[in-house]
Amino acid sequence: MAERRYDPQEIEPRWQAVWADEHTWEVANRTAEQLKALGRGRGTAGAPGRLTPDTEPDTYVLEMLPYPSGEPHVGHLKNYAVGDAVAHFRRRCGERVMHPMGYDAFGLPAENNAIKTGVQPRVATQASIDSYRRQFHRWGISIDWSREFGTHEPRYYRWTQWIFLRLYERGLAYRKEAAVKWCPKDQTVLANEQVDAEGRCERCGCRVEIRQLEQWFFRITDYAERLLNDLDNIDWPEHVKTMQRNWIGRSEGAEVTFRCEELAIDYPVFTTRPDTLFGATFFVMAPEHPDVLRLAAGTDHEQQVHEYVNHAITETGEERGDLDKPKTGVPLGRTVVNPVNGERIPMYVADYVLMEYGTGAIMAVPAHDERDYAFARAFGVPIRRVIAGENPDGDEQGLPYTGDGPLVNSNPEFDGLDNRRAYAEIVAWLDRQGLGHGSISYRLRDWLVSRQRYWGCPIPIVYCDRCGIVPLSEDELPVELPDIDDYTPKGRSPLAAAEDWVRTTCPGCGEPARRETDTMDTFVDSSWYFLRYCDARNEHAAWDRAAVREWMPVNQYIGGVEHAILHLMYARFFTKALADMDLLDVEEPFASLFTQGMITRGGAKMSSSKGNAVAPSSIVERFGADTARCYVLFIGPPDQDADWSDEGVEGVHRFLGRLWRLSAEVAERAPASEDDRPPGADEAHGPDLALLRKAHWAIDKVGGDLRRFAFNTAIAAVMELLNECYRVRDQAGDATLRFALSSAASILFPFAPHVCADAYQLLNGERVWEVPWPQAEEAFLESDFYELVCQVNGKLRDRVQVATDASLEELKESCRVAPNVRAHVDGREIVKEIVVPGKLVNLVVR
RNA sequence: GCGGCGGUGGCGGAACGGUAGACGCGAGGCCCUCAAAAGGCCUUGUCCGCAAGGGCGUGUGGGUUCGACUCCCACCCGCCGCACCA
Repeated sequence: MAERRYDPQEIEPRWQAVWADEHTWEVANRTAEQLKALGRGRGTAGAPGRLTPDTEPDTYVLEMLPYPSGEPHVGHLKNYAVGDAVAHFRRRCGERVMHPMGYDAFGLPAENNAIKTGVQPRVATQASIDSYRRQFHRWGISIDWSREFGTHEPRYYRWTQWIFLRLYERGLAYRKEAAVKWCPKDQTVLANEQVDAEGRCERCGCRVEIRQLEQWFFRITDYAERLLNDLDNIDWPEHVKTMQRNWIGRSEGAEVTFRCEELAIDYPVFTTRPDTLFGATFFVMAPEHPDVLRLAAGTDHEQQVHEYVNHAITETGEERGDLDKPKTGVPLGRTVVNPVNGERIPMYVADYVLMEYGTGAIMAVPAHDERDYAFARAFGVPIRRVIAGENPDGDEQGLPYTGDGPLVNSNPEFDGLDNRRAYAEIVAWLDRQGLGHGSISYRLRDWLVSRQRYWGCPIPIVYCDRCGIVPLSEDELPVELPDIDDYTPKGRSPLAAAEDWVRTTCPGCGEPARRETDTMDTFVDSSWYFLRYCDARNEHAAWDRAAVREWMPVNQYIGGVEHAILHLMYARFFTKALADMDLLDVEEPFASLFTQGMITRGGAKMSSSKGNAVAPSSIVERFGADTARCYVLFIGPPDQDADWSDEGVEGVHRFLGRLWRLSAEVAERAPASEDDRPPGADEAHGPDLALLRKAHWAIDKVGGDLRRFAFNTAIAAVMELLNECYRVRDQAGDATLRFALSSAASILFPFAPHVCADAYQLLNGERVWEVPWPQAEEAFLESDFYELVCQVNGKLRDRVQVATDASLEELKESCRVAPNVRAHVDGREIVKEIVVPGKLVNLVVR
């Protein structure tokens, strides 16, 4: 027999050509008639069965679209290997799967690269996209290429602009001057989410400054409550939901008004502890509060306040956020009146109060808040206990006290009440007096979307001296991004230099006007791309509603956990806002989410600067795409981080080679024929029975593992099956071997499509992707005998063969007489016998 | 500080409260070969023992249970997110 060699470099391109030529993975949207005939907008997942295109449920499997930069890395390989396994499995379970691909093509790296090298962002981006597309083909990912687009193409971004205008109409896009975070190196404004805890730009790592600028915002805060509540209705990992909940940061409390009588100004404050209102002994404002300087004007502290504010504002978040730093602040020389008791309490400015949370001013209750306590001790402000703790005697004992207890020193009406009870009563009382009301505060800020950058989606707005801010009309879209020569940021968008482009006429009055020169945050582009895939070639609308209804929500979304907050929150916000405009029928974009872990090497994140990166292309060239894909899934649970090992890759390659070689050998020596079926469960015996059992066990196991994303154990199960094939290759019948190998190829196909398609074709002459997912036969999953585990006092002492249908008594007896059990019972009294049929018997002896 | 996740052989990792260590890597041995590569077969938690078998073993300490990697309580360590959020 001729020696056969597993040659992925021959096998893989051959099958890729078939899939490309036949457009195998493309799915069309259903026609109105088809949808009507089906009596639904979309299907629900059905039981696996024959593939019948007319009644298959529609399924949307999506991986996060890549940002095309250079070449795809191992993280992409893992992301798309996971998604493709899901897509293939669901197809063969009888679903009609849309599995599209696109590119998140606008963004700072391409622009920074342009500044450095002079290569136009458009050119560099296109080169990267071509490289990504080539690799995705080479990996054999089953993509519907008919729906491909890049977010930088006018045919896409005209609809991004269209959505901007819809948001503007609804008051969800607005312009305001705000203290914004500004990156001095990238020369651009950043969203809160793009600044890390140390106050550094997430892109270039340099210190962020504060600037006052007019900027565009999206009113995501209007959706805070729904973004929070609807997390309960989606199948997402708990840690991602937790991150979103933390980011939204909902706090329940009350807004209470303190009045500064000297200047006759009311200051509302937000507090989560209205029950401690009677313990408020001072009042603090954030250094950024617009009234601080005005309040201090004319007092003895004016100079001091000026200096303090100037210093505080230039401090970075890192310096200011340091918890160990002693509290600082300056008196304002003014007082406010505590509305519950009429007391005048002093005002301070201090940097531990943040302008961006609540109202930028707080009532301070040192007895029951650690920060207020620290400040009061540092500044000698009185501390008044208003909730009795465990040791109610000593006033100064156990302060600050943040626990529960009865109110004291408050007001006869409330003293003695449990503080939780008092909370509600005080809020009700404030409400009646018109001094406050129950209130909810969120940490979430509105989304700042303006960027003083070139390589982004232009904002479809013009400024007219007469009409002010004028939105363009739909038929003026797209506002195309002009070509320019100089991308260097100069504190304004590089677009401002394209004078011919900037100068336009006002759509309202026809007078000369100027275009908005900022572009949109690239997160805007990726907040709706999943909708566009549903109807990617529509030239008349962003999408046809029926098409979106057919596919949305995405059944399975897959991507990196690094997008847990930003992208995944923005996409949810867009979906809700568009649903509110009656443009969509879903309120959540991603019904189910899977977040894959990172692949590291030597324990560290792969990066070219560390020199530990593995290029997927080098693995594909050496071992083939099937090996590369299988390996990243075999390495460990896909939601956890995993460390790359070159030896591990070779192991997987050996496994695929073994599968292919034995398949080729069996196919050659025993060509498939109609009447050559493997024996049934009642006729099989010996090695045939063992192998058939193993095959059906693997079929059952891999299906279950795929459903729960346990790809590593699924691949291990096929390895076990293949090991059994080799073990009995000379004893088992050809039909049995062919069945076992076909089954292996069939269930491994979602992970290693090329080699499995090839092996399956050799063995059966059929295309495995056109064959339904196999079903395990119950009769082979059961057996007449099994190995009973015999324990004495919970310790394994022996194993004996028993009949599957043995009675409990028979099982106990089998255990009692097992030689090594007898040795351990050894005359002692058996006080209890635990029987777990199918598993074990445990004898408890004394 | 708050929240989440994790801690199992030399390594990556398996294990509905029921045989701990599947599968793979690495290591050792054998076969094939003139030889090597490739491939095939076997062994491999640890200690004692020629063996049969036994002791010990899932971060630590308790608990529940006939039986705990798994459940409960209290800790230790590591990673991730948020963090002076009133």
